Amino acid sequence: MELGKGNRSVTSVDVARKAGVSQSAVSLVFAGKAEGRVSAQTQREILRVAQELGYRPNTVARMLRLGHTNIIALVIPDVSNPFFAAVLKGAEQAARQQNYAVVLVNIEDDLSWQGVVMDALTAHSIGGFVLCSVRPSEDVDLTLLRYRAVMVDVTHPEISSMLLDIVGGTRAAMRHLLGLGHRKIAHLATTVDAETFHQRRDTYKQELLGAGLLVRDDYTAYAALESGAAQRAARTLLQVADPPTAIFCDDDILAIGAYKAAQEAGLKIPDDLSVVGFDDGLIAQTLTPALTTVAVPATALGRRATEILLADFQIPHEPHREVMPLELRVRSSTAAPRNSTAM
Amino acid sequence: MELGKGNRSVTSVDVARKAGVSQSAVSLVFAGKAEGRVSAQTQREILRVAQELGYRPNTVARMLRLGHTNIIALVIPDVSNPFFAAVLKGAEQAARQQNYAVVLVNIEDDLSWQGVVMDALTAHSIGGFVLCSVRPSEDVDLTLLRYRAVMVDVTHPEISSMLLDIVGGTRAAMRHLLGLGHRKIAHLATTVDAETFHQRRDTYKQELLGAGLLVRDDYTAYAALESGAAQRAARTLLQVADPPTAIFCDDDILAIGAYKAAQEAGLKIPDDLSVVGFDDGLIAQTLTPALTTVAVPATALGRRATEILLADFQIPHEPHREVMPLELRVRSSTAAPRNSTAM
DNA sequence: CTGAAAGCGCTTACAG
DNA sequence: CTGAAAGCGCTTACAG
Repeated sequence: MELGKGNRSVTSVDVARKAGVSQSAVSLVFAGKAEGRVSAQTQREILRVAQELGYRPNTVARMLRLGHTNIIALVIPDVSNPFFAAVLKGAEQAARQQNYAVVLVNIEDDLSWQGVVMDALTAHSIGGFVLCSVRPSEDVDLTLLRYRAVMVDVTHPEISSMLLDIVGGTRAAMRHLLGLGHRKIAHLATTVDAETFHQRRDTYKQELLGAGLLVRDDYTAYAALESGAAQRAARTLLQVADPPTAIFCDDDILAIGAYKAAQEAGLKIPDDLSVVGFDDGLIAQTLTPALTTVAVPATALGRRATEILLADFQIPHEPHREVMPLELRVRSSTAAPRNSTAM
Repeated sequence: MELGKGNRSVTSVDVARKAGVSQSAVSLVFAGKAEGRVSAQTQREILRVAQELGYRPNTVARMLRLGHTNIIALVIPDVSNPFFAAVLKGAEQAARQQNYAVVLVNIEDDLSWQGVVMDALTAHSIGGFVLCSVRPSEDVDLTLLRYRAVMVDVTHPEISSMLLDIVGGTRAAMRHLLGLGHRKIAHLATTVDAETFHQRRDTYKQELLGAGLLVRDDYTAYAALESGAAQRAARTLLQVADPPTAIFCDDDILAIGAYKAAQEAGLKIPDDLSVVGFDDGLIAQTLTPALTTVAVPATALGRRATEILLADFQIPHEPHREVMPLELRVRSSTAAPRNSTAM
């Protein structure tokens, strides 16, 4: 069919023939390595003919010859989670700036992402990986990923990582509540088993103890990262005999549940109950009153992780580690407790 | 350095040599075209050796030989918009099922996305495109994209498209409000200039006229897709002399603004004011009371668009058009108007 | 059933 | 400054 012919693309050979030069000259010009190798005159002529013919170097041929691709993969648990979407956005920005493309690998519940990653690596289709919040099984050897991967929010002895200062963020949140005078602070935690949440939990306890308070079992409730479950969990917190005056939530999504449970119980936020979240995505400003929360700069995180990855390509060295600070954004969901008498 | 050597990957030649067969035999086996060409015995041996050596076909070499890649690009205005993130998720699901990867092309304000797309196409790095809510400039010739692209939410004479039944969705929303007895229905519209929003606007007007009502200028306010702007716009709607009893919002994000403006004005939703949104993402269930909204199945949309694209690759034909129906999800933000007297 | 060979479109030593 | 040539690792006619 004529489509096939019409589509047949113009190659460096076509340009060379028409310009009356060698194919190497064309290649040199487009690789930007022509200086001192091809006369200015010839370069101009090559460019002119290329333009006329609509020539564009075939990137696939280039990749084969060079032995590496300009594609990195972002491996994430779920794009439809706004946090990961924001990370992806940052990754794409950084990648594009250096002429790399980002492919998405959405892992969802598939815990054997290592297989997918290794396949992509050994099939030479992917130059590097940003592994976001996915933890490798202990028994998988990831040394092949040295200089080819950056882990986000997870550490690994052999691989560079971009971490969040979860401890600092949690501490800021807890000290804000303690500073307001709260002494009965509950923890609405998630059931998700990840380092980042363990750190929140540990810091929550530490800060309570540091303030001379006890860690009460009935001041902790667990829920999946989903507002319905969070609401049910928050309800149990508000129903204990001596209810908390503040709730620290592992994630803004859980804060939604806290708001709904408070409303059910006839409690006003922040007068009767203070709520602090974690994330600061769209949710935090959607909630009324606006949520006080620990902001996680997801886009910056994705951007920086990608920059580290691309830098690791250049000069292999020791795994790079960087920690991104987190800030507490104080809004309208926190205030001093109404009756500090119950202390 | 030893890394370079250690990394040198095993090729079909290595497998062939070790198995004592020709390179073509190895290639045939891995291309799944060995039946009747290579004896079962030899096939087993090849597979065994390949396994032992850790051989994986080099996809880049394969792409060069075959003349096409297994990569499609999703071109979207902004991944951090949850709607587009959901589309991306669906696209990735469909693509992966057929062994394609999806790269993200985040266009943001860059209106000249056609350049990026054409570059990627002519550079042979991308096999096809899902163009989501991006409208081509009139003067750009996209015939090269025939059979290589599917447009989502936009039509084009030469290119397949996956559309949403915006008219049906808007109609359902308006009839719901009219059915509840509302006669003073405002439109909180977005300033975003896209087909999809024009359709909402036109249908809004049509439904009012169809119900024997007038389209009032002061019942329309425009805002960017951002809750702060929406709040200011909604405020003006609630401050007109004879205020509306219901607001139809172009998007759930605008509904956030409507909720905030209602709260400011001391109006209870749905008793004093009914609000309908459009999208049904996370926001709709975050808002209190839960938002009645037109659900847009974004993930299904991305999945289906990608399926159409991959099918178009197989058998070039007339542009394919498909329309996805939209459903109204009735929740708690709509009720009969309190005083139907003001009619 | 099996193998030798051409060729996809580049990049890059190498020889002039 | 310029060109002929090898080779990246595949796929696929083609000859045996």
